[in-house]
Amino acid sequence: MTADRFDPATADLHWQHAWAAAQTFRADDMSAKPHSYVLEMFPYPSGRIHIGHVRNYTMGDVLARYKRMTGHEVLHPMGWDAFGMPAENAAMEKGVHPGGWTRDNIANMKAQLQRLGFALDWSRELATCDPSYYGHEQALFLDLYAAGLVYRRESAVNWDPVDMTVLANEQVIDGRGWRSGALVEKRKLNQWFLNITAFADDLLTGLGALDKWPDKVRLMQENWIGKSQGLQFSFAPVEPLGSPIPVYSTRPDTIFGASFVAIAADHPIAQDLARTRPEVAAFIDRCKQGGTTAAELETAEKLGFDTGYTVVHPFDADWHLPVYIANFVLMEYGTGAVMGVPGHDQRDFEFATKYALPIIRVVAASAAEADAPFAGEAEAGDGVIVNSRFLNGATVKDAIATVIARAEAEGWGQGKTVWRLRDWGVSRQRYWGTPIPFVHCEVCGVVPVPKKQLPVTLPDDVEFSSPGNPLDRHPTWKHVDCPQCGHAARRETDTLDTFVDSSWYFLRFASQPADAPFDRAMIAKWLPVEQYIGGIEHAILHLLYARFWTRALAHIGLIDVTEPFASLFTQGMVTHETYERRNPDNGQPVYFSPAEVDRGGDGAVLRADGGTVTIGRVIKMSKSKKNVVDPDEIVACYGADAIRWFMLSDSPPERDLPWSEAGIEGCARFVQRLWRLFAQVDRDANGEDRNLARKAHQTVHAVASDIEALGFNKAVARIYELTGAIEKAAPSADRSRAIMTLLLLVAPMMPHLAEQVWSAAGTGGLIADAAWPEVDPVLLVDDEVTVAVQVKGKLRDTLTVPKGTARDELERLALASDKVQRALDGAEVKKVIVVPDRLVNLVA
RNA sequence: GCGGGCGUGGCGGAACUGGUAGACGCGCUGGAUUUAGGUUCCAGUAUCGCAAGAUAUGGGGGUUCAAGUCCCUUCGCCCGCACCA
Repeated sequence: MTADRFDPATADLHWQHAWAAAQTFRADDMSAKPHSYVLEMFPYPSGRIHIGHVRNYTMGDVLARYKRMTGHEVLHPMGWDAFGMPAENAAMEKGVHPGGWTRDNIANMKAQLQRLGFALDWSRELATCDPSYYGHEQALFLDLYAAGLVYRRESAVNWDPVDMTVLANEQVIDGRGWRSGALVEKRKLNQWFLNITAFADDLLTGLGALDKWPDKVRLMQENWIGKSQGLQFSFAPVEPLGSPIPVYSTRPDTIFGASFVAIAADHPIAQDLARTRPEVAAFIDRCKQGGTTAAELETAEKLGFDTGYTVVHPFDADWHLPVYIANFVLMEYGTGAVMGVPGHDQRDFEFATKYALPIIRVVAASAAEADAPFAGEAEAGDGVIVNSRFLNGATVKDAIATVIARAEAEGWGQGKTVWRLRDWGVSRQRYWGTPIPFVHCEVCGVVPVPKKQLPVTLPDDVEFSSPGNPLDRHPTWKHVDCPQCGHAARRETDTLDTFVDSSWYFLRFASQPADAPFDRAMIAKWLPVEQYIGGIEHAILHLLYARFWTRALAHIGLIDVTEPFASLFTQGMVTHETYERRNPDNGQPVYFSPAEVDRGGDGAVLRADGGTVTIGRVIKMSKSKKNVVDPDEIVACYGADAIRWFMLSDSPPERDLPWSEAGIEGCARFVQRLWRLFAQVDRDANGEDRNLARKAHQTVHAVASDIEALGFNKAVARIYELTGAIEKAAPSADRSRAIMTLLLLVAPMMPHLAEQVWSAAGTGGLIADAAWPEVDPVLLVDDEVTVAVQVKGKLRDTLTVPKGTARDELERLALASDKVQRALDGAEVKKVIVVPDRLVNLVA
């Protein structure tokens, strides 16, 4: 170790090759050590790793390496979520094949990940676009079909006119496609569905056991599943309305407050009316206009159309209620019709106000306030039932039960649970996805492809010159014989939603038999994933689907685990300040990239012309704002260990991390500072340094618990502290030991530097295989403590005393302090609070 | 509207069950080394004050010997969901 500078350019590559040659990070299924499965969400192979990946994978890497050091057999795999639209877009724009484009991207990104020194088991690498992966997915799909969890029906679907494909409800955001941003249209198509609603209750109750998931994510899933309980019942028709109107209400206790019935514009009764009455058709059209974004809905006016029909109140044959078509009633939820209770539902209140319908109070703060007026809005809260005949005086909760019981006894309604969750439509009219393994036969109908004929592979010879599904246009691919009767038939040309691919990849990582999707015994060994790390943007889509698949596969008896991810961590984004100038002509901002700007301590200057640029907000890195940095350039300039260290420093991992040039330079300096310190190990040094030894052991203990809690920023701070303490300490045997301890502490974070020092020290082997330092419990405890001395709660002095000093001794020492006497100023001490080893508070 | 989160120095952030607020990093200031820049090292850096000291965790109030931490209230920002009956 003679060089005065650590040279990442040579060391990084050297050690990356050494790990690969030694297969250091290959997980051994048969190991007797406790198993630990650390997983980060696998990337889409877009072509380049971005800094967000670096942050995500560095966190997982530190945990994986730490787990190895603490005696675990670690599975830390990586793969590629390789199907999807961008590959087809590239094919259309550049004339390249989606497969070739994807595989080139994978090769690039794999090399980038390797340059960062991640401790990954590359022997288990998989890409979802390989037949060796998606063939097994087809088999699992057939298994779910056999179990009745896959079905096909015609349904109104969300059609993305830009991507020319169907989207799941989860993929429609504010009425627009999640990827294309195009306004989504409704179309009727024959679609494949996964019966996720069969697991709605399981998925909901299962959340309760996921105590190592963020509350936020559990809550989002809970809301998405959307369980509600209430009464479904029918309003009997009054002539000439021929049919009863079923409605669903979560507040049957307010049934005597009903003053109208509202049906959706798509409701069969409304549609019926529209056929004979043009003004109804016109009103329905009007309802369909208007946006679906949050802001538009918030301000949208309640619109109603009085059908002239009436229905009978279930508790009073003489009480008739008008039937309106209303724009705020959704056909997709409940029965597409509601009982309007203006007093206790804000939408009904606005509607009733507009159309001068009665607003009846049926819930009040107390029985005495039965006729209290409304303050311009509905009262949805709790209270006591009033103006409701036999329900008067009951609580809301009891009244709900009473009404449901009577409806069931009298046979006009029943208690019902309604879910917001819909079945998962998985058909996509795209080429670059997993072919759905079915054949359409005119004689036999829909026939599954026999398992021995799997995989159904994609044809290579496809063309993308026109929009739509290339599989459907292919001259030969779809023409097959029916597997059942042998007659000419047509292959299914839809492919699976790519979220299916990512719903079971974590199982395939655990074992990769050629003839089966996975090995049940290996799943039992590795799953559930001990720590899953990824972005919050997958809180619903991916994480709900993966939970569903795992449950469904357990349900049909293929695996024994029901929840795939024991602990989930959602990391924050990497952000960067923006650099901008106003265009003098149009006032629009012009952005400059960090590479074009010299950033001083308090300003920024454009290199090109030396003029100043405005430093804008610190926001998520995005190409349009030009505030992006390329991880590859950072690695080339500062080395992998510096960027890894940056990713772990300062910001708590769940929060956003602001990138800065000064910050990465500081990290690179710290790498060198450690290098110099590590050169100071002196094996011949003598003498004790009890305080330093204590500090080292305390740091080992603290860093371990910080890493286990994913509090990397705190672990980093501890390591800085120990570094400073060692630097200041005089040479001693303890100091040399402390340096070696520090080396082991930084090994998971700066693995290249650590290996370089480890090999130079002649310790033998790789530090990646070394054990985490042992902690001596005796040294964790200080033998001296600093005790605060307060007068009336204000700090006046501190005392350094042996740990465990008696209360009266502390009191005596406190009173002996000059500063305390000055603060007391002769006043009599009335009360003394002593917290041993912490403080003395004198109350005058 | 519903649900959740967050407000601490110039910046990112520490602070265990209420017990010395500002650890650690960045930045900045001064000094040493260097021809200079960079590097490295030393000292300093919440605010006001010469000092003693006082004031400080978005604002206001409360509980307590003691509050960033608990309670009430208010303001601001961020995220998710949504005419879900």
